[in-house]
Amino acid sequence: MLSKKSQYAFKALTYLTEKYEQGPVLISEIAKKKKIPLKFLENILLELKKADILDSKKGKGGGYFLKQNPAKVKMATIIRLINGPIAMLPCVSLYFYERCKNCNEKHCGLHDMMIEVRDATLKIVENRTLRDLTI
Amino acid sequence: MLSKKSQYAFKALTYLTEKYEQGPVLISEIAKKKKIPLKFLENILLELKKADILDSKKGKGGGYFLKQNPAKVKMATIIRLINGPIAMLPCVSLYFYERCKNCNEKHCGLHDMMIEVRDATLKIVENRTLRDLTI
DNA sequence: TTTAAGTCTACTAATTTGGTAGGATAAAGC
DNA sequence: GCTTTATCCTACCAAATTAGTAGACTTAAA
Repeated sequence: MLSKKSQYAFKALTYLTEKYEQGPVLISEIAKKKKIPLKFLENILLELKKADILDSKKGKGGGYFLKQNPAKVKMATIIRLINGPIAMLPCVSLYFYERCKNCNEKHCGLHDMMIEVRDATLKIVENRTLRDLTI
Repeated sequence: MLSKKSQYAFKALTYLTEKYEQGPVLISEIAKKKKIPLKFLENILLELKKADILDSKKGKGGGYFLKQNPAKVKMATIIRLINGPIAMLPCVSLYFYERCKNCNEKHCGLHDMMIEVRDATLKIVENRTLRDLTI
């Protein structure tokens, strides 16, 4: 399951996608419109900024805005950033790989199945973008 | 990600699938062979028994064994039982559905996408069984 | 009746998640 | 250059979940 943080992130990003190229948007505006705890949202947006998804402007007239065209930002990128691995097992994760501990088998059926699941999921989330959230 | 508990469950079930129709298997044997903490495994097996996946026999010569043919036990069933929802959002879950809180939108792009992901995953885990783990 | 097993309830420790506090920093506008 | 408005940053806290343990109880076989 996606964490609440991830759900908040997607709500905020959806809002910012709708306002793309309309200048900075206040955190407080996003928090209010999307019903997200303000200080929690601060953290989330900052994290998205550090990952180059968002950019911001301080002081009067400031706020957050998308750094890139929302049609270029893959869903997979956001999920990995805020939620973590997409795969169901560390040993089949592309970005968070960890080798199987204690798995002395030469061949593992679960592994194979989870690769299938991973690829089926990636086929979707690697080919959808923030823009798709607003259509 | 699947919890460690789920991974232990699958390891144990794989072992019991290999020993299907060969009589009861000791918890301690499974724990040792699959390197699972004994007392933790006890809880897991008991849970699987209560869900009618396993059956057991007490006393000397006792142990656990599959109640049904492993080719009849869907992966999806085990995942839901031990790990929880397969969907990425409560509002798109078939077995753990909860309606979207604070989602005042008439239409939600994230929702649609997560239904796609869910269905892609289900297509796999509803059509694979414990037997597939040993092939 | 002893021994070998699973059953059950309850607890504890560690980790993750969700959220908050409050000061530091930077930019705009007078 | 002060004041205001906003983000930035570090640290903290509470609740929930996950992982694992303890120990007494029950049942069945020999």
